[in-house]
Amino acid sequence: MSETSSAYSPGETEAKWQAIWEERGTNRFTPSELKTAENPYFNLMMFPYPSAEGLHVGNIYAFTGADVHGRFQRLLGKQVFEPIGFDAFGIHSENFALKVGTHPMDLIPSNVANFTRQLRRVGGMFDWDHAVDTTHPDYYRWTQWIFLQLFKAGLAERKEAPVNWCPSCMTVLANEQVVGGLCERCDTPVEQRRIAQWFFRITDYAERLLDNLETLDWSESTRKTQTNWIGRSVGATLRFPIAAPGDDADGAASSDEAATSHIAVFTTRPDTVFGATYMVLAPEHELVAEVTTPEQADAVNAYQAGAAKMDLVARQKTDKTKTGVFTGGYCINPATEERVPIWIADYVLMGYGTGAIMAVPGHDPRDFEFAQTMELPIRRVVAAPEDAADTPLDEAYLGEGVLVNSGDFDGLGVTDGKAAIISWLEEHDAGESRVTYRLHDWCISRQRYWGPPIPIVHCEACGAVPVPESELPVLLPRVEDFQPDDSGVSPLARVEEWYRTTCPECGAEARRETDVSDTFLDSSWYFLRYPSTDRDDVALDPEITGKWLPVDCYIGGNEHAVLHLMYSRFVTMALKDLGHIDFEEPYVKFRAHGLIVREGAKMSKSKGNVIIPDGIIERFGADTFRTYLMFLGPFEEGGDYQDEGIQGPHGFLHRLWETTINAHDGDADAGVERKVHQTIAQLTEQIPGLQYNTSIAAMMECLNVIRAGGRQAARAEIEPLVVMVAPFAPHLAEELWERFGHEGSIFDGGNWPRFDAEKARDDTVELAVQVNGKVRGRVFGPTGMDQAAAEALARADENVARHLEAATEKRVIYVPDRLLNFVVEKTPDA
RNA sequence: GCCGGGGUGGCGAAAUGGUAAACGCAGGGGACUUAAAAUCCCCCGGGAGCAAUCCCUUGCGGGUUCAAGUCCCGCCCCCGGCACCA
Repeated sequence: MSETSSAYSPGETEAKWQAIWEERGTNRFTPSELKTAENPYFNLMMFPYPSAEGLHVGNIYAFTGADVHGRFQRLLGKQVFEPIGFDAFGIHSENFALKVGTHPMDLIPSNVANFTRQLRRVGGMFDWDHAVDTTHPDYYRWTQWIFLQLFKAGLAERKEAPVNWCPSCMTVLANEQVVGGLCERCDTPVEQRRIAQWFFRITDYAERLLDNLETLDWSESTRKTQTNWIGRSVGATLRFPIAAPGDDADGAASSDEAATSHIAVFTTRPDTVFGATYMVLAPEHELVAEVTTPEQADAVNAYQAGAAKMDLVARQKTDKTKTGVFTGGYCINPATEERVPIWIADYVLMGYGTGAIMAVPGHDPRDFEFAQTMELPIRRVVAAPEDAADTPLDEAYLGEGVLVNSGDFDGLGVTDGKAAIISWLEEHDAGESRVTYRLHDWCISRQRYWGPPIPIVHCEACGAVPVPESELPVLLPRVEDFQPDDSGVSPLARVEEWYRTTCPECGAEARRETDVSDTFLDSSWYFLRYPSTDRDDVALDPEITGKWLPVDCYIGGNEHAVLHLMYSRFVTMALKDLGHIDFEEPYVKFRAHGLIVREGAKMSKSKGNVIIPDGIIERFGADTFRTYLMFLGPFEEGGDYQDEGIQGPHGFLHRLWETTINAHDGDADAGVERKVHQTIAQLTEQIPGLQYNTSIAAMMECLNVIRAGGRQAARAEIEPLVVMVAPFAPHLAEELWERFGHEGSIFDGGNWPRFDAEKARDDTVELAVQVNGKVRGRVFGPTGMDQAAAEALARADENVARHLEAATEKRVIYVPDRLLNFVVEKTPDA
């Protein structure tokens, strides 16, 4: 077939095709091609953080799975844009740079170069002309621009707020970066500090972020994770007037003047308000001082000090005994008009709802436990059918029932009671229905060096003034001492010549914002930038953005199910509202890949069982490595990397090569062709569903049929298989395609084989014959037999006949082309 | 505690309610070879049997069905996420 070498040499073939792709620009789009593409498909994968260690198997697994998807779409005839980039700002890089004593501005370019080399070697279909590096001023100029757009829209605000402070990293962390009270990066207990920070008002979008989830083609688990994170709770806000000192239980009439201040609480159970026998404020609550009586002041202060000192891990332990102190103050339950005592306790969190609760010990387990400990009254206000209004409670009752001890509302069910009590509260101006979210605003300030400076100038007269867009980027200066300190401000605050500036509005002396922004801001919009990297005058080319976005398919790790995916959805929505883009959801389809373990154990540097991809690629080639990674388990579930397992795909690709090289030009065998078309059908359906492992198994099976008994393949039999293997083994497929005599890349021109149902149809089927559900024989017959014909064949089977003897037939179940089941009753031996 | 995802040969795994274990790894046997490698062929869940064949087997216990790995009910275990969220 060809006069060139006939032995398969992956190294040579792969080097050859990587060079050709590069030279011909096979995978790159020119600006005009981006504008004119007729069938655009944006295939996105999560861009890597370019570590010094280089690509790890997890990266390659994710990228290969996404690349297979992109190459398949391209074989279907689509123009597939598959960009890649580097997420290189952030604490991760900075800490590493500090550790090895190299400046990140020197470190990152060499890491990026190494990643680039490895990514090319793996054979991804990347458009290198549109790569991004978040640390490059050409990129972060526009990250700063995004900040300014949100600022102008009122979605960025600076406020002093309690923030999570990591004393080890010496920076503020977003709530999402605190895991179980520990810094997710270094596992140090996180402290609470009050610092002025920049926040994005993501909570304004909570409802939309939640509602849109239903419209997305995302996996169920990712949507659930986001739903839980947003944490929508429906309930009511209630106001409990603070009782003036000396008010007594029936002093409601005189409470008018005292009612100037009140405690607001949020509850999901307004129906239980008659059971609210005490109040609890979070220790940090601003009203604590107001309600505390002089006699209780010492105890309250001591408790507050203790709570402030306690780290979040200790505080959030749910199994510790509840603690708290009485403030000496009272407020009025608006439903019962009773005076109820006000306590402070650390089981009430400042960060949720209003930081205060009405305690209903009868119907909330935490309040019940607290009431028992403190000997506070417990009152039943919901009764199950078997309970009376005065049946004592030995634990909080959470179930359905009717309201009792609730005045005019007695007898209502829980659901009706909620509605009725909310109306009553609204009429009396004591509360209203309310929805609360667990989601917090996104704190984007970082008191570190390695990030984009937040483009704001602080002026004494004008306040926080945005840097004019024409002056972007605000360049991150190269400073040699970027060690963070405990001052609560960025190392940039030590660089006077940098932060001293003039106010863009009044020209007075002013000071630059010295915090940098969160890395998650860099990655919240990178996919928007990819197709517009040819433009240096705008962030987004409107025409190209309109054509290519939103992203058709996004593949990445589920560890980003909340942070990155939530933030990028928010930024996209905000940009839409500002008129910059015309869609509000960035990713039409998202799929999370699974995790790779090795020989049943998690890979880790400390265990020394990390797979080094370079060595494997050198030995087996990228095509074999890719195919094996996709074969070893379901892509969305991950799998176990067994070192010897690569032999399977290795042998498969070698046999495919040999079979193709030695194919003849004669007619295809009908039986073999049938198998080929059945394989086409299966792959055409399974590859878009990311069922790569079974797709590869099907191709192996098909090749086994083609080669059965050592027969020589016809070119017409093997050629479709060469195309189908192309997404997995692109270099091998290109080479064989060329040797078939085709011009150009196999990936151009929509070469995916067409399925022919006629050729795929079996004319003979094997039918399982059961007697009472147990297989007693197998018979062969023509496809589509009627039941009579099938029964005749079955009864002729010796073993089947034997089982039907001495039995009374009750009925026969026939599933055409699959099985025949005789249901019989054994005749008793007589 | 709540929400996801799992539990099938020695191992990775496959199976629209319809022949459990496809495909592959490892293992065993054989062919070729001076030998090895490579390649090719055969066997490969457990038990009984010379064999035909029969019995058992998808974490455990029930149920629905002619038929259950698959559906329903009740449990156990593993992995991931959330968790004093009022």
